Amino acid sequence: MTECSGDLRARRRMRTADTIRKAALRLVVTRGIDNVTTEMIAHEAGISLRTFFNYFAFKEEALMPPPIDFDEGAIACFNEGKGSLLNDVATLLLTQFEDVDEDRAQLRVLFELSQTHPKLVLVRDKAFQQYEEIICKLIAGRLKVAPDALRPRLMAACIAGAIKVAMSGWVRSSEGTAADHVRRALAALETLFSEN
Amino acid sequence: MTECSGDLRARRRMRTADTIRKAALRLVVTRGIDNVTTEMIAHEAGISLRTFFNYFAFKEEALMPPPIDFDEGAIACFNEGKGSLLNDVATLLLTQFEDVDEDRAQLRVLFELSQTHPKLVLVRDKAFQQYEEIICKLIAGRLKVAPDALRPRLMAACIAGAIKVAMSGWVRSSEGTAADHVRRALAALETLFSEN
DNA sequence: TGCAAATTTTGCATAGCACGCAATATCAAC
DNA sequence: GTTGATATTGCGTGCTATGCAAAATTTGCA
Repeated sequence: MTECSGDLRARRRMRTADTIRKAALRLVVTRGIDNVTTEMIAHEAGISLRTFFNYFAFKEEALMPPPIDFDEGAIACFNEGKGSLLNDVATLLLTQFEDVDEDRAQLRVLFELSQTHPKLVLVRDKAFQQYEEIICKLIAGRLKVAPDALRPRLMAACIAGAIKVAMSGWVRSSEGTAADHVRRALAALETLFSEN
Repeated sequence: MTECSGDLRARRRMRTADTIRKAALRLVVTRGIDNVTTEMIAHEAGISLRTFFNYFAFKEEALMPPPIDFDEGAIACFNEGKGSLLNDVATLLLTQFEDVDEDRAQLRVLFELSQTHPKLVLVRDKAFQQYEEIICKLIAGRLKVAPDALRPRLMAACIAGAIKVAMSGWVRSSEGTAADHVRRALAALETLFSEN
């Protein structure tokens, strides 16, 4: 087994997972979440019900955004540290929110569902939790400290929280891009607690 | 129907909910979460299975901490604003973590479960989400701005995140009280992003 | 006390979730 | 092509969670 094989299979897995995600989102958006069963999702994605659970631990997980992966160069650039840490984090993260606005309709639906449907609130927060862990490791790497040290953890918690607040405000307000909201929220962190 | 009746029934409801919570926690701690069904919890609490779902929307919700309520005087005191906002928030919130250490064993179990069991991660984060909303309203009240303004939202997100980090570190480290960890984390927020 | 209304509890039925297991199919490498 | 590894699938099963209506309990009031 060469290294190529595992890579091929990994790709295939990701492609299938993405197919399922799209199918789930499509059904939920059109029919409403209460009228969508895992069986429907599986059928829509062209797989068996059983296979669905090979990819996702539970139904709602198919509605979570897929794990993010940054550009290698961007991470290296971030680790060198050109400006203030907060600025550099913002620069790195904002690349993720540039093209969000195309899917604004779907994202808005998801966030709105999150506010009414209890289980989706849980799912949304779990997604941000994973996001927080990634940010924590990035910051720890740049500060050259352990990932479970207090500072990187606190910073990551605040940054992830700010992004959540920003996205939440974005889907409500409808003015400005997602990136705008995130940028503003992150900028506000710097003097949040030090100015009064 | 006097106002007393609703009060009585509300009390009774809270008492029953608490009974269920204790039963659920007891069973989960002793038998492990995978070996506990809602039927067992209901039986342990002396109610029917159907009644369980009159109190909790889903099984894991019975493992969440009950909604907090602050002392009226403490809130009034907080709204007057004697020191810095961060300090006063810390003072107000820390009253909630004074007596946590008795239940350290149970809390530790819950947090450990949260790290292995996917669904409990969701539940834990939902609890913190509710916590965040309460904090947000408190801060908005003190700042005399709308609860969905950016500043109180960001502050609440950071504070709730810091508390989550602190509790997480506390159950790991085993040294110092929970209040100590929370106090340290909140204090660190002030200069988190402004000093480099 | 006793009656009537409101509320809560409960049993029953049911659709859907989620997983273990074993058989089958698919794929990569030699 | 054969072989070993991985993925998919069907089947069976126990549990979750909800609607509905009957029964029990609680409350206010006469």
